[in-house]
Amino acid sequence: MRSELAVKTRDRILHTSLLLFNEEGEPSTTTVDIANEMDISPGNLYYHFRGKDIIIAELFNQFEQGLGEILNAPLEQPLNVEDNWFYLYVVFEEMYNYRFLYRNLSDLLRRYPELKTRFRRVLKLKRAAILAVWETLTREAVVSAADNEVEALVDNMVLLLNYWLNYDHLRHDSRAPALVIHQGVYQLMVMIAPYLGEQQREFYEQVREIYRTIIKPAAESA
Amino acid sequence: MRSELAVKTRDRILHTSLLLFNEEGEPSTTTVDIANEMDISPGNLYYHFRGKDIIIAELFNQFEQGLGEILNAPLEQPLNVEDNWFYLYVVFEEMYNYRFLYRNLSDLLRRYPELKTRFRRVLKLKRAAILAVWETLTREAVVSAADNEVEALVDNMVLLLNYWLNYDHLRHDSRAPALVIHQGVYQLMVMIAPYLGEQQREFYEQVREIYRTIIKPAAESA
DNA sequence: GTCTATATTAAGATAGAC
DNA sequence: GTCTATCTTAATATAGAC
Repeated sequence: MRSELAVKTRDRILHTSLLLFNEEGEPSTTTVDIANEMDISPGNLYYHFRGKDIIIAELFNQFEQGLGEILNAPLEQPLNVEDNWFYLYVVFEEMYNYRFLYRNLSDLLRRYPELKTRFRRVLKLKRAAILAVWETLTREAVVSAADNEVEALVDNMVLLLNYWLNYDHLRHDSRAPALVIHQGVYQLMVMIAPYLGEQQREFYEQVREIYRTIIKPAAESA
Repeated sequence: MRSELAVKTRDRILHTSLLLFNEEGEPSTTTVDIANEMDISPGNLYYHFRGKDIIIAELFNQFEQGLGEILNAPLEQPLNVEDNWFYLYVVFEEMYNYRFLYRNLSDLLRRYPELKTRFRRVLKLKRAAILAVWETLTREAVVSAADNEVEALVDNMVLLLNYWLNYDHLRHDSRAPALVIHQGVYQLMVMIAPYLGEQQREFYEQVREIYRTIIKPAAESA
């Protein structure tokens, strides 16, 4: 029922907000900043969204749905063994697109408490997805670990997944996204490596070398 | 030259600020909050510190010096092998005391850019300390890893060290400090475990069981 | 050193014309 | 649907009395 232009401005606001939140940080991006960036008036922005909180809620919806679908995939249908590294890349990528959510998470969840439960649900889903990946690899005899090791190992992987982008940003500010993400996958790979069987190990050494080559040039200047 | 009372109020402000920053978050703690908590007037607070930024700068000085000394220890003098887990506990503990710094780090460093370089220096020091620990363990033949694995492994340990407290807080809000820290050490232990030699492994399985017992009760209700 | 009272600022938000 | 102008609020900060 809305006119085409109406829909467009609304979407442009979301798009621009996401851009600025990711680049400049959400706390320091004001509604006026967003309006300025788009060359519209603050009043216009408030016509489409009754406040900054509504914009954030809407962006969180997108994040929750997008990442939710990705994380559910290995729960509904185990991945092929050879797809696992690529899968982790995809997960990182989706997180990267909404990286502002992670940057000042504690304060974000305090200011928008309704997001807390939902963010935790996403975290649990991450854990379930990682565990599913691990179990697939175990079933296919790619990896093996004692039962009582798995829980803590998966926690370490989830923590890495959750904070890798923050860690990289803390050290290097903004590096090329593909580089950051590749190295994130690489770090996960290193975490798994000791659990690989002898046969698998050789194959993964090769994959790892490829990753290292991709990462090397920039990592040197760290 | 200052009267005794003068010193006291100044210190009380720092102490109360640290308390509130850690409990309520730094961004949501105002100068008025701090003054109220202490039953002094905001004007009085501003007599001692020209602004909130000065309070934060001073707290950061304390953090930098305290943690700096701890992190330098294994660089100046290798630790005894059996002291390493305890050492990691001490590092976590000092970070815990200034945990507000980590909670919304990105925004903190944007608002106080002069802290950025210094925070990164602390991070590098963490890395150097972890590497030193690793090298001691290697020298004593407690662990062994291929040379090309060590860099990435140490990165994973540093990331865990840096974000464990955030991760735990995200999942469980405020648990008992000793529990949180013990589990942090445990997670580091799990990360190292695959690199332990057969002889070492048995001893560390025992240590690990003790840690698991400490952590268990609360971890169940996760 | 400490208080009360008040000024300043910046972000969030609304009203009403077009 | 968009603009300009204005209001509100909360946090930071200062002035001046005691």
